[in-house]
Parts: sequence; C-alpha cells; structure tokens
Amino acid sequence: MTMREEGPGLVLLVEDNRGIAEMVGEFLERRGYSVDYASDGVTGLHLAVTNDYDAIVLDLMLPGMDGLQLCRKLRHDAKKSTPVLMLTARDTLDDKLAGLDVGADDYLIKPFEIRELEARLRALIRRDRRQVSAEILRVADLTLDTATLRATRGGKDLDLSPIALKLLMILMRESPRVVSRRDIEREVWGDLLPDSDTLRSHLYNLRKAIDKPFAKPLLHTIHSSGYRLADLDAELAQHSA
Amino acid sequence: MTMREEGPGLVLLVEDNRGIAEMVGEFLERRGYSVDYASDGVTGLHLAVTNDYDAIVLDLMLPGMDGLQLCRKLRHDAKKSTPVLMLTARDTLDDKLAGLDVGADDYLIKPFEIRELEARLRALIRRDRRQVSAEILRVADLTLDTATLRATRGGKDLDLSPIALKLLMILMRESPRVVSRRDIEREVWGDLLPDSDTLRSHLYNLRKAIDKPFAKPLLHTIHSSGYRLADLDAELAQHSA
DNA sequence: TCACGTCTTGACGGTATTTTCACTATGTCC
DNA sequence: GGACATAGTGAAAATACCGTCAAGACGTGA
Repeated sequence: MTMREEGPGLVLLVEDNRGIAEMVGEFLERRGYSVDYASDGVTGLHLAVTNDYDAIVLDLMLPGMDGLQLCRKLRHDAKKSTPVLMLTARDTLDDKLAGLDVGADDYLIKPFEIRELEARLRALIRRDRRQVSAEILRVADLTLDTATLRATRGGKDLDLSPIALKLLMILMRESPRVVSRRDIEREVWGDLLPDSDTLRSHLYNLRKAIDKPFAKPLLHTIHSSGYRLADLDAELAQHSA
Repeated sequence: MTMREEGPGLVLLVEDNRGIAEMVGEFLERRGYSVDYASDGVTGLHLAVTNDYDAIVLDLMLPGMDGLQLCRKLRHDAKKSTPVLMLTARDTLDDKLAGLDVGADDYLIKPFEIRELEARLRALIRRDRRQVSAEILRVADLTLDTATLRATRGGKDLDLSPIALKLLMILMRESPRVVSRRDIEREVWGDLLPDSDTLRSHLYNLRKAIDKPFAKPLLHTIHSSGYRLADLDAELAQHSA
C-alpha cells in the first residue's frame, strides 16, 4: 500500500565503461528502479538538466566532460540539487575533496559492492525527499521559501546575501516576536562571535533590501532589546480580537 | 458529546483521486484528526469558507476549479488565513512559485511519505496556534504582550522606553499587589543600584504614558510602601460580591 | 591571475534613553 | 501647624544604542 507509482526511484547512470554500466543498470532495474543511461558527460548533463531524477550515479572519469565539471554545471548553471553519487577510481584525498567541493552528495570507491551502491542510493533518495518539500514563511507580503531560499516581497524577488537571508529566516520564524541581538548572533555565528558588532551592518543591508523599496516597513528596532519583523497594523487588529 | 476539539486538529482534504484521499484520510483519522473531504474544487472551497479548519490539504489538480484558484479565492475573496498544504505533482519551479504567490503555506511533492505529510500538517497547525497563545498580561484595558513587547491601552499603542516597559511588566505581573520601591529597583538594576533615586523619574514617565492620556488612573502610589497597578472600581465591585 | 560579491571593521553622527538634580507638592507624626 | 520624610515634576547633561557608509579583507569563480 505504497502510494508511489514507480518503485524506489528514477535514476540517471553516467558511466562510459559498458561493462560496469550494464551490471549496475540491470541490478537496479531488477530492484525496481527506472534507469536512464548516458555514456559520456555531455549527454549525461543534458539528461540531468532536462529530467527530474531522484538521484544520479556519476563516474568521475568520462569522455568529453568529466564528472566534476558535469556536477558543477548541474549545480551552478542549471541550479539543480538532484543528489549525486560519485564513483571515483581511487581513494585519494584530492578526489574526495574535489567531489565534495563540486557538490556531490556521496562517493563510492571502485571497485565497489553493488549492494553498497544501492544502499547509498536509497539513503540519498530518502534524504532528498524529506527536503524536497518546504515550509513557506510569510509575514505580510513578504515570503520566504525555505527550500529554494527564494525571498519575495510584493511578488518581486529580493536579492539577499547569504547572511541577510539567514537573518530574514530567523526573524520570520520568530515573527512577530522580538529577537535579541544576542540570540541572532548566536544563531548566525555560533559560539565564535565576531569581536565587533557586524550584525548592525547586516541588519542595515537587510533593511535596505526588504523595507527601503516599499511603503510599509516590516523590520522594527526595539531599542536595547532587539528586532522584530511584523506588520504593525495587522497585529493591532488581531489584538482587539 | 463531540470531543473533536481535543484531537490534533480538524482538517479539510481536497483530493479527487479516491485512492489517495482514502489513504490520507484514514491515516489522519487513525492519528486522531477529524477529516472533512471534498473531491472537487467547488465543494472544497465551499467547505473551506463555511468552516474553521485548522488546516487544509489541497491537491493542485482538481476537476472544476484547481487548487491554485481555490487557494486564491479563499485568501482574497473569503479572506481566510487557514493554513494550506498544497500537493503538487512534480517538482517544477513554476508549481512552487505559483503556490507561493497564491498563498499556500507549504507544499509537498508527489509521491510523498504519508508520515511526512502528517509532520508538516502538525507544524502548520502548531505555528498557526502559536500566534494566538502568546503571553499577554492584562490589567483593566491595559495589555502587554511579553513576546512582542507591545503595550496598549484602550486599543492604542503606548510608546514606552525600555525601563518603563520593564516597570510596567513588573507591576502587571504583581497586580493588584503592592510592590516596594526596593523590590522594583532590585529587579531592574540588580545589585548595582544607581546612586541617586532615578526610579522616581521612570515612574513619572511611566505614569505619563499609561495614565495621563486616559480618564481612569491605574498606577497608584502607596505612601512609604510602594506602588500598585490596579483598577480600583473593578476591585471594589469584586469585594462586595 | 583578475573581477566580483560578501563579510568585517571602524568611524561618524544622530537619536533615544538614562541619570542627575533642583524644585515643588503631598503626606505623616507630634 | 511645623518639621520631617516621601513623592511628583520637569529639564538638562551624560550616556548608550543604533543607522549609515565606506574602505579593506576575504574567498570564489572565471
């Protein structure tokens, strides 16, 4: 009584060695996966971009475009977060780091046990499915999609730096509560707080992005207490209710 | 005796696929939810408008009126803010954005894990309820929201300095008891009391903010004992009863 | 390597807040 | 009523807090 129409998942396999490809592909299909196949980087990338795979099994060494390049383009150009399981020839530190740098989610060293590949694949897919869906935070006409990290106000996209985005997320989660500077700093920088109060600058920039271009300010300063994000008028209406 | 308030919540499920609807509905009911069901957009909207659900699970594709239209009408025409969890067929950017624009609070991509649906549903309901359940202190027509640090009297905002706010909080918490100057000073300044008695000024300012603009004074001085915040008339009425 | 965006840092000025003080008013006890 | 202690009033001085902005450090991708 599962609701999934098609087995454990749809997988893209990018591997130039025909022998390995066949073995992996057939094994996965026997286990109920649907498998697409590419023998070089270019067609692999094309497939990865145009389809929504649950995961990609990607050989590091490929003709045309190697796995690292493919992965980077997938992440940066196409902005896809499809989980990638990288197959590397040897366990060199460089390979590992390169793969992780480029956005791979896991790697497997050849030669590998086919069963281990499936186990890792399954883990990746499950992990990803949990994150695929996301909560949408909303304060007045401000919205933040925690999955895509897109923030909008009044239907228009906001261009925010990573820290500004984090600030916004914190303030929206707590809205309409007051959040102390201390709490914000701890959440953003952890235990190693910066020596000088850089939070001011970031708040300044955040405000410039989310409030300056609009009529009604939403980010309010509570002197010596902290900050709060809220629509004052809407709040008042609720208070009397 | 209908105890439906006690469960985790009252949910409206709008889904035309009978199989999915049954599975979700039965699962939620087993978990203690009360579930109403609609198989098309029009009756779904009707139910959503006429009842107060804790949340709505809404399929995107529906006969008659699709989920987006329904959601928009619910928000714009009926002005209801019932949390909406949207079920979308595929992970396309367009779908996400459409849902976001139209006022959905969260979305899930099919196929989904039923347990995750429940987790997100619970999160939505909890978040919604939290808004109402902040701690609000009240004395007569004076209110102080300890989460947002907003104080009002007679529905109008009060502009208070941080210390004045703290004084007010102390007095409201203790109301209608008398609080000695000593106790107030200790709570506000801790052990390092200021050399000159600055409390007088702050009380003066507090009074100017919360009593001066109104007919009935609430902050009363008990000579050589301290201060108390209370509505004398209301107190009297209670005494004689 | 360069170009670019981001983060940090510090200086400056403005504003809100707190403290202090002088003066007045009120209450209490004899 | 008189003397003393307590409290209200108000404003000026001192301080703390915050917004603004630019310059440089830093890291990353082309």
